[in-house]
Amino acid sequence: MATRGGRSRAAVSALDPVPFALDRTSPVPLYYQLAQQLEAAIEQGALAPGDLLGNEVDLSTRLGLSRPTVRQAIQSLVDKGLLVRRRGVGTQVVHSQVRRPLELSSLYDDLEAAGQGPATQVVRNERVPAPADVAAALGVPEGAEVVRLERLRSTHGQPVALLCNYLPAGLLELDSARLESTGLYQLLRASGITLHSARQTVGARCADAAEAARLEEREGAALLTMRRTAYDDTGRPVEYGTHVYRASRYSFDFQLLVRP
Amino acid sequence: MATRGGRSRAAVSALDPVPFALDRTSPVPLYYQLAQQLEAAIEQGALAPGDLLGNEVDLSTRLGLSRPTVRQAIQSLVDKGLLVRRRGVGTQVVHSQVRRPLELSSLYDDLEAAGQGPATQVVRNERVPAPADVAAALGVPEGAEVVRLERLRSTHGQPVALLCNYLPAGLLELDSARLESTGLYQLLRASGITLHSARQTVGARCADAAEAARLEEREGAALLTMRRTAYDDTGRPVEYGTHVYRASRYSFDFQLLVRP
DNA sequence: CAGTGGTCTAGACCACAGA
DNA sequence: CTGTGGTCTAGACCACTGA
Repeated sequence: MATRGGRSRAAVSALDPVPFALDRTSPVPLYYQLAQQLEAAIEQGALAPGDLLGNEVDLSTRLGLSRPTVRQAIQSLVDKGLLVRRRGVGTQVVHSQVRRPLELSSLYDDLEAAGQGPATQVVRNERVPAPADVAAALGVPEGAEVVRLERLRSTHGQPVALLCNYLPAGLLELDSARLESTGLYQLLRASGITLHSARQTVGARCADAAEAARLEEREGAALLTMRRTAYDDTGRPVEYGTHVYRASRYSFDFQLLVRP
Repeated sequence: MATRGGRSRAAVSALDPVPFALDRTSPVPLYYQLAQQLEAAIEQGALAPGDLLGNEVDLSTRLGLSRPTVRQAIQSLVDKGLLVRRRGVGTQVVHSQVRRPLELSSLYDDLEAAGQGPATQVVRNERVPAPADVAAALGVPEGAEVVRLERLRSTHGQPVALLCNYLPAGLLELDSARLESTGLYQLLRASGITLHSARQTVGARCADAAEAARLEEREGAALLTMRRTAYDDTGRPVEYGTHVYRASRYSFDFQLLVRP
């Protein structure tokens, strides 16, 4: 079967029948529009695992874009772990169905996404002088005023976690009522604070009598512990927290990507 | 004070006195050479937190590179969380001293990096039919032959973790002697398998009698549990493992980056 | 060998921040 | 207003892969 006109005889791509609609009048960058549509095609199965994407040069002429723009779109999906590039071979959809990107996990978001209908009880919301560990984590002098937050998180009427957080004073107004209806991280985002990175330590220990009582566990039950310092996009610490979770009802679930 | 010649009156950059040596004959990409030298400058304190990098156009002319190349170098450090870009402002070094990038943590590597001199005892290294959960994780039929590995990891003569791993049969030859002198992930890398991503679940529970005996803990002691499926760069599962750690002697420590 | 992604160039225009 | 990063173009040459 002859190919029509002067079209190059490139290998067929599973992408060929996929229509792309790029809107040059949109404020959304072209590479981003393309990345979204590629991701949708993968998500919906138009591109199956192992399928070749077709070479970048053809793709760019077909779309009326320059090659760097197409590369930028593809690269963003490679970074997400959806595609793999192989020199001399092509770009393929990865074989596994891994999806969820690594995120700064917020327990509230996690539970909400899991449809667990989280409820929060604010136990403490007060200003206190910073203890040594808190001061070190937040980068403030020891004894400086910080906000101390203590919350009990539940799902289905059962306690799940005991959350203790410290924030620099004056960072934002923390209304207890709003804290009970939404997560701390959502409040931070709503205040224009964009979280950027966090350092976490996850461990385990047995519940003491007080924790057991709060969490409705027996004394000595296994607890997951998490200590985290979160930073905004300038690298300034905005939150330090020590959390304990009932191991019988919660675990951390996340995906790692290895950068070459 | 007048500026000499036609030089633009750009804001002074902390980068000005930093010498850069780019080798165009090297096989190392220029953007990568630049990124490494920028990172070194940050690491060594030549660029302090909050310092401006100087604008990209000046930088590229000073270095004799095109702007996209310089951007690529800077972008890689932004991705690492070392720099922040602000439109209309400039590129700054982040304020916090966070360093360690998120990696696919290998316990052996972790312990070695911490100077703990890990020792490994291979308890089992055999081929078995895949149980249901293993088959599902590795994407093989239930009952298909897989390699089952059981190891006891110790530091300072004290047991730390009990590691149970499954790998597809035929993926590579696992020599027990080599497994005792190095980590599983190092052996995978040495076999040309490049790990790409992993899905992890971290939880906790109390030690049963058998685990307590192996790990030299009392029965009921808190244990950290980790279940992980690791994928290579084509997205194919290459390893599934369930590990338990003595919580009294080990915790997970990692850094998250939020992608906008 | 031909085809692929990897890198690089030298410009361009735009949107946004801050004085 | 000026200076910044954000996006985009239309080419170029190279290194690697696999037939």
